[in-house]
Order: sequence, then C-alpha cells, then structure tokens
Amino acid sequence: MEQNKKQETSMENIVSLAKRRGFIYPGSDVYGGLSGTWDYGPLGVALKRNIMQLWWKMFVEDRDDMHGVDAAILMNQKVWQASGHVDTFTDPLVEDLETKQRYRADHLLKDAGIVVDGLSLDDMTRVIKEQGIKSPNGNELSEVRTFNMMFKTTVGPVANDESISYLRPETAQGIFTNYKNVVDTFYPDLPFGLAQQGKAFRNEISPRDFIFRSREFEQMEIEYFVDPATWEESFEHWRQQVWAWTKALGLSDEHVHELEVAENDRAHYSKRTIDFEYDFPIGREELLGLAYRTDFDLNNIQRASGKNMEYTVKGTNTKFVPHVIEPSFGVERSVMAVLSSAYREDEVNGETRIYLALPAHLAPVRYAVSPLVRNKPELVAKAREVYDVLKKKYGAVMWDDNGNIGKRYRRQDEIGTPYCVVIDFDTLETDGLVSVRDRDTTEQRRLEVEEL
RNA sequence: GCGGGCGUCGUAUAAUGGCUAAUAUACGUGCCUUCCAAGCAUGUGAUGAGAGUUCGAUUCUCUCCGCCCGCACCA
Repeated sequence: MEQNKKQETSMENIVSLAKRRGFIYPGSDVYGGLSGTWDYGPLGVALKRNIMQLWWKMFVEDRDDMHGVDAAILMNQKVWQASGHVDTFTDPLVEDLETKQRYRADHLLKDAGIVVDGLSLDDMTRVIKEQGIKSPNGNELSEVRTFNMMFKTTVGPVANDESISYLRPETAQGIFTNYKNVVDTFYPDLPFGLAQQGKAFRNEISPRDFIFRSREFEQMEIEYFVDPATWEESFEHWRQQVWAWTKALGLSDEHVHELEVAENDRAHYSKRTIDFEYDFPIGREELLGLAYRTDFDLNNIQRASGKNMEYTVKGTNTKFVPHVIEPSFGVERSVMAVLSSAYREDEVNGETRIYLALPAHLAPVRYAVSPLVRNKPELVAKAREVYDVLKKKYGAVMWDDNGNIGKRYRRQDEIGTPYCVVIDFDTLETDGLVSVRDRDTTEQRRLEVEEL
C-alpha cells in the first residue's frame, strides 16, 4: 500500500514534469483533450526520435541481415480479414444487469462448456437465455454486444462494404504483406529480417497510465524470417538483442524481467513468447514482446491471396514457407521507461533538486552553453562563439542565459541535459578553457572546446 | 462501459452566491549578479464546455468533455 502510494506520486511527478518542461502534453489540450492521445513537445519529440534512431541504427544499419520497410497505414481490408483481426479484434461483451460489470460473452459460454466457435452474436444471446447462464455473481445478463478495437474508415468517394478500411491495429501486417516484394527484389539469404517503425491504432476501452496505453501509438517491429529447423537459435539471438536494447536505453537489468508466457495465455499461433516487463512507477508492466509466430502469417497470406510465399534456399531444391521470430517494441513504453528510470529527486541544502539522468545519447539537449553572467558583452560574445561551434557539430545544443548560473543548472537538470558549458572570466583572461559541469555529479572540469 | 472521486494561471496550491479570484514557482522585459534555484522593478497568464436556478454563479443543479482510482478489457 505504502509502496503503491509512493509509485503513484512518482508517476504524477513525471507527468507534471513532462508537461511543465515541454516533453509530453495531453492530446488536443486546448479543446479539453481527447482520451488516449498524447502530443509530444519540443523536448519529447527529440527524446522519442533519439530512441527510434538508436533502434534503427542497432537493428537495421549496423546489421547485414536486416532491411527496413515503411508500409501504408491504410491497407486493403483483406489484410485484416486474412490476419484474423476482423474476427478476433471484435470482443463480444455482456453486462451483469445488477452490478453493471462487463464480461466476455465467449468466456462465460466457454466456462459453461459450450462451443463458441461459429456462433453469431444473436446465437450467443439466445444460448445465454436458453441455458440460463448467469454472471459470476449469479445475476441476469444483458444481450451480447460487440466491441471492435479497430478504427474503421472508408476509402474513396463511395462508402460501402468494399470501401471499408481500418487504421492498422499493429504494424506487423505491413511487413508480412511486403515479404514477397522484398524477396523478389533482393532475395536475401535466410535468416533475414524486415524492420519497421510506425503508428498503430487501437480503440482501447480504457486508455490508462499516461502514455502506457493509448489509442494511437507507435511500434518498432522486426519480423525475422528463419528456416523452421533453426527457430530456437534465432529466438535466443533476439532474446540477447533485447537485453542489449534495454541496456542501450539505460534501463537497469534488475528492473527488466522476462516473463515466459504460458501456452494457454499465448496467441494461438505462437509456439513461444517472452514478455519483457519493466518496473514502471505504475507497477511491473510489459515493455516489449518476443514471439515465435511460426509460419502463421505468411500461410494466411498465401491462402488468402493465392500467391506463393515459399522461399527456395539458394543452390538447393529445398523450399518452405519461412517461420518468423518477432521482437516487438513499443515506442511510448520505451519513452516512459526511460523517463521513469532517469527521474531523480535529490535533497541539496534543504531543497529538492529534480533531474533526469538520461543517457547522453538520448538526451534532448546534449549541451547547454552559457556566459557566466549576461551583462558582460565580452563573455556573451565568447559564449556565442562556443555555442555556434557546438551547435554546428551536435545540433542538440541550447543557448541559456536566463537568470543566474544556478537557475540555469537546475533548469537543465530537469530536462536531462548532461553537460552545461560555461564561459567565465578565466576563459577570457587566463586559460582559454571552458567550464563543463556534469549533471549527475554537479562537478566541473575545465576543457578545450575541441575536447567536447 | 459500470461504480466512486475530481476539474481554478504552464506547474503546484488557496479562496468565494456579489469588491480587481490569491500565493509560490515558471514564463516575458529591464536592471543587477565572477558557479549551483540571491535580489529589485515590471508584465502576460486560470475557474474544462454548455444549459438551468438566481437580481447576480467559479461556487448550487443538470448534460457533455476530460482526469484519477477500482472493475472489466488489453495479440
């Protein structure tokens, strides 16, 4: 209980800081908001992009066996029929008429030993009535209604059944639909992977917990195509890569946990799934997933499209539909994990120093440059000079001459700037060196500008 | 979607059926300042939206929107 309270407080502080300092704002804020959406401000988008670019570098650019793709968000509705989303993303719900609690109708029927497959909504409502099925509290149930998690829209001037499309509820299908295109143009050796970053949309019943569960979110996904005989080897490889990734985000190993997903909790097509969980301020929750998806998706496409998805191993007659290892990363969850892991409150001289101990390669601002005081033109001129050099070199450099030097340090601490560069009188009169103050230790060193 | 709680400057808090809605901080401007939120001056900035009751509503009532907690849902 005490623990929970502490964690809530910490989450609130992070949300408040995120808005106060321009990381993350509620979506559509001026109009009162829109549930399940968040907007990134100047610092937030920098942090997010740094995370996404790090991922792209690690998993695409630095490897020989990976290729990037970027598929359209709107896709032919057949994609979602073949993948099973049109059917399985629709949950049949019933309500306990007394307590108003909601239950999955198919779960209640299954518990009652009734075969649900193939039953329509009306069928389910009828069976519930006929069999006298009650809620777990023993109360009467409402009729069965559906809730589909996909955002539906229509493409083109005519709105009818043929023009229906959906905002993609996951990015993976955009990779599978392009598997054949990439094989036909590159014919990469197995195993090889396709990587994609992009938005996905789910009409969650109840978005919660800051950016943890929202209706519009961003995924970074890899479909790694393998010879089915070697799937375990690749699975293990990606398991290690996931750990390398959480380290690169600066997350402590002791706060990252593997959860081997039990067979009955796994998606029906998956032979093995590991959820990687992180100790967020809201509790231990899923950060990313690693799943062995077998040949489920390519087989579905082969069946639905009639196109051959087989891969012929070069120089042989061996043919098979490749199997897939899928590491799937949530961008917002990564951002939230990085923010929560970096958030610090220290007591200094009876005051609280709040700072973000962000890894330098992720920080929105790499260097802040200041003249020691603002009303000495020669200091300002020299500081400008240093600023221009660093700005040209790193881009993510901020000019800060507001208030006094202590205030600037605290402000930069709050946005996680790792180094503050100060030009003082010694710079001008004696050594020509600049003072570089470390965010985490608050200690200073004197360095040449070129050493930065 | 259900139940409970809540909604006041960017943030964190205060107050009120009737006077210019307060304080801190942040932010803007000017001054000052030789290293860890010093100081002075000055300025911008809020009662979520709509309707009702009332002479008068930020305050009471209703609806909507949003947030928090619990339930449920969550490839």
